This record gives sequence, structure tokens and C-alpha cells, in this order.
Amino acid sequence: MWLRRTTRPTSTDGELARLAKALGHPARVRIIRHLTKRTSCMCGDIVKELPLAQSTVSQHLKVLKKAGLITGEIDGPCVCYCIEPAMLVRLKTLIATLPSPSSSPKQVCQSK
Amino acid sequence: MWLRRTTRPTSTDGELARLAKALGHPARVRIIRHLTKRTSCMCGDIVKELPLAQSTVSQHLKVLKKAGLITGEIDGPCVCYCIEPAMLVRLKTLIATLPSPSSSPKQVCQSK
DNA sequence: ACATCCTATCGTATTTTTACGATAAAGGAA
DNA sequence: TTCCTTTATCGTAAAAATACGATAGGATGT
Repeated sequence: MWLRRTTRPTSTDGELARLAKALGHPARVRIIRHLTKRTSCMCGDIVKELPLAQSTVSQHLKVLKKAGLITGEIDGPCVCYCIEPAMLVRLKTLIATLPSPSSSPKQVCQSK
Repeated sequence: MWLRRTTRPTSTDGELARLAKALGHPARVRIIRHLTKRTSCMCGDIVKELPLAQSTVSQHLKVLKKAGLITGEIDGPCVCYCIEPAMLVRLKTLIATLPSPSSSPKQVCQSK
């Protein structure tokens, strides 16, 4: 952004951008989808699901966690990642603030 | 991505990631929102709306256009950008394929 | 023709992202 | 204790994203 922040942007635009950005990679979408398919949390099975190195997957998990879309808690030797449903709802809500199909009729250019 | 493609990924995951990535910047969210507020298309008023250089805004518009979220057509001296409602609907649809709040009850870790 | 306005693109620099292998840290089993 | 498994982090390299000023090109007006 044009202004560096250490804290998360609290504005609606910034929040939507932040969440969208976290989803903005095929591997991360796949992780999210995988976590929603299972009722269990899945530790490192995610690594087996993806054609990526374990360290790379770990980085993607970190991004999702930082965005608040998933949580990870230690369970003995492995770590359990779970979806954070509230944050997905939040994302849907923010997306919903964008135009609905009916409210945007085909428009002619009126710049002049 | 783990496999370089010249064409757009056609898979659902890839498509969602692609659209989310396009939205994954505050300036681009703001542009989208601005375009939805107006009934007219707005040419370079977008530049005035943002604290960014004209060339930078032009780049962001290019990203949104490439993602199919907006269209831009030349109208005399200026260019008119419009929302592409269908693509926003598509984005909402893809997001909807992710879990609904009720389908993701609070789960205990079951990895072991 | 010339000047002006609007926009895209170029060239560039900085930052961020993505990916990997290697390593470290923590837990459980022998 | 010593292994083994699991995960995070480090170090690094390559690619992409972001931003700007400068420039080019197209349309309009004089």
C-alpha cells in the first residue's frame, strides 16, 4: 500500500483486500477447500494433497493463519488446522458489499 | 504457482484464486467500489480518487481488466471503465462453494 | 499544423511473494 | 538416552507486484 502499516487496516476496503489476497493463490484455496471437506482438522495431510514442498505448504498455512481464515493448534507431534468459519462469513459479507447483479444495469459511457 | 501456465487456469480453485488475487489490493477494491457507486463509468476520475500516480492507477485497472472484473472502452479522449457484473457474480458463486457457517461446527482436533 | 487533454506503456527501483532444501525444535516410541 | 516423526523457521534464489516519473499515442480543439 501507499502507506506502510504495522497493524491490520481496519477499513472495509483494506480488510476485504487483505482477505482476498490471502485467498489469492491456488494452493491456499485448495487448502481451505480441503479443510472444509473433512470433519477432522488434518495435520500434515495437506502436504500430501499438494505438489509442493513441506516448507512451502507451511508458509501458505502461515498466510492463511495470519489472515485469520484458519487456526492451528498443536496436538502432540502434529498441528491441527481448522477453518475459522466466522472469518469466511466475514469475507462473504465484505464481498456482498460490492454490487448486486440487478443494481448494475448495462450502462453506456457517460464520461463526456 | 507450481506449474507455469500461459493460459488461465480453468479449475475452480485456480479461478477463485485468480479473482481473489485481483481483488487483493486496497486500491483495486476501492476502484471496484467506486465504479459501483456511480451509474456512469468514470474515466480518469479514479485517479483523483486515489492517492496514487496516474500510471500506477492505470496498472491496477489493467489487473482488474485482465481478471475480467471490469471493462474499459475508449470514448473519445478518455476511457470508460465499467463493472462486469457477471464476473462479480462468478466470484460470489465461487466463494459460496466454500463452507457455509452451519456446515462447519466447532470441531475438536482428531488427528491422532 | 499545433497545443492540450487523457490514458497506456516504458524503464526503473524497491518490495513482496513464492519456492526449495536444510536445519531446528518438539513430541512420541524404542 | 537415542531415534523417528512432524512441523516451523532459516537462508536463499527467482519471480511477481507495486510504485513512480517520463514518455508515447490518440482524440479533440484552436
